[in-house]
Amino acid sequence: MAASPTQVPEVVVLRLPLYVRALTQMRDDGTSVVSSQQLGSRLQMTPAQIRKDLSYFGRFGKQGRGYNVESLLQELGQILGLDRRWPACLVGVGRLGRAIINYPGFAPEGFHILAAFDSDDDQVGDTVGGLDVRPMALLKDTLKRERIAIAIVAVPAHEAQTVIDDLVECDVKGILNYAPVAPQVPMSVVLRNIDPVLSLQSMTYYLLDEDYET
Amino acid sequence: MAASPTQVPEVVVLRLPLYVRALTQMRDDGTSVVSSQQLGSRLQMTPAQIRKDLSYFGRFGKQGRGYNVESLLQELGQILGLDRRWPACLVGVGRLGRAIINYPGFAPEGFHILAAFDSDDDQVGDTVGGLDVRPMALLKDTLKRERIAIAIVAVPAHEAQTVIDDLVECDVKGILNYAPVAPQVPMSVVLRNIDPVLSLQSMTYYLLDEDYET
DNA sequence: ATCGAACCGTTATTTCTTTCACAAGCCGTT
DNA sequence: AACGGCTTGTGAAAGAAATAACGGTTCGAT
Repeated sequence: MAASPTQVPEVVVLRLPLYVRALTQMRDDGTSVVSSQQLGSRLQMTPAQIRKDLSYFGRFGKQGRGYNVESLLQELGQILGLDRRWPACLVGVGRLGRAIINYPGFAPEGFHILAAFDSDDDQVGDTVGGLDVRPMALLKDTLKRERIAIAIVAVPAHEAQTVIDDLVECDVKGILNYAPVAPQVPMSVVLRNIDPVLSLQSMTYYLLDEDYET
Repeated sequence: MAASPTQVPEVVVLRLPLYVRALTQMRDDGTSVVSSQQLGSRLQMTPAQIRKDLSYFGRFGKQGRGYNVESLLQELGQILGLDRRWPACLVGVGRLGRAIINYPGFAPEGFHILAAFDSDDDQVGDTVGGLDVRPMALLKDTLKRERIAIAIVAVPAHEAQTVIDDLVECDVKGILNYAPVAPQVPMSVVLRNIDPVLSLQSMTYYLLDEDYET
């Protein structure tokens, strides 16, 4: 069993998917063994950090050799739960929600959107990306029946907190939030925000030196 | 003038837009003064952290009183460069690119997509969201003419590094990358990645304890 | 006026992360 | 079977970030 979550720093967990990415690509390129050195230069990080990160979970490398790409991939996948299917639901089928539901990048990684909800009754009943849009009232039932623990939120900012409260109430364990707000969730729920505007707004700080002002 | 960028920790800069968000909402709610305490509870962080973050840039508060929402907003906007217009371009007008170009959240914050490019000649010449899609060959000219320093990348993973190299070559200073890769850029270029799959993959680690396995 | 509650800015302290450095182990070669 | 070049895993050290603590100021109430 993996080390107990509380003693692995969150920053480390956040980096594991990066390793999985790089390793997957290396495997596809035909690489069978990789050193922390090589992986590090690929990801722009120090070999020491990679070794330390991995050491939280076990001893996967071989001295003098490096890591076996295939088996390290498998280990990391298992640690992160990527060897499972993860049923998910989408709340909010506006423009953004529709783009998300049609995004082909989730399914290959095991994340399957099995249900879509909207609080706007005009949307309910429509079919979006092969899913019929359900009213929020059916949330609890559907999540239970489909064993959905992950919700993707793509509603307008002013509805986000309410929707998220509903989701928490329905025992959702993880929320991927696209609304431009910083929602409150109990500690037992994992929240990840996707917010391109915030990214741009911190970027511009570093762009001010340049002479691009009007 | 604001403190020189190199001596402000990046984590601090990354948090400033969060403050801007919360303050904007508070202003819209009619709040005129706010304490680090209140702001902190709104954003789930300690008052000390907020005071410390702000102190990197100046003394904006009043003892015994708190911060004036309006003027702190203005200060932070200036520090981050949010009081400017930021012309940007989009590369890649596939499904994701089209969703981005039609996303109404950028413009109100000052980020204006003024040009769209695609390396696929079949797309070139189309009109997407009011912009005609240009060939990559016109990149340099267009960026110069429109004074564009920011590029949004929405191309397939395997094209991303090439496209980003081109952008860097054309003196782009900031890149918002939606492709699921960790691109290499020179230190002088600011890179931000938007990657919902990575977010989900680190989320599942914390979801494994729950009994949601098949 | 004076008092007391509230709050900032900053220094000191603690906690968290990253990097360093090295013993121990592997592998191919001689 | 011994050697030399590599590379891991890990404690120790260094560095960065978050929190605590407190002097000093503000403001409303008495």
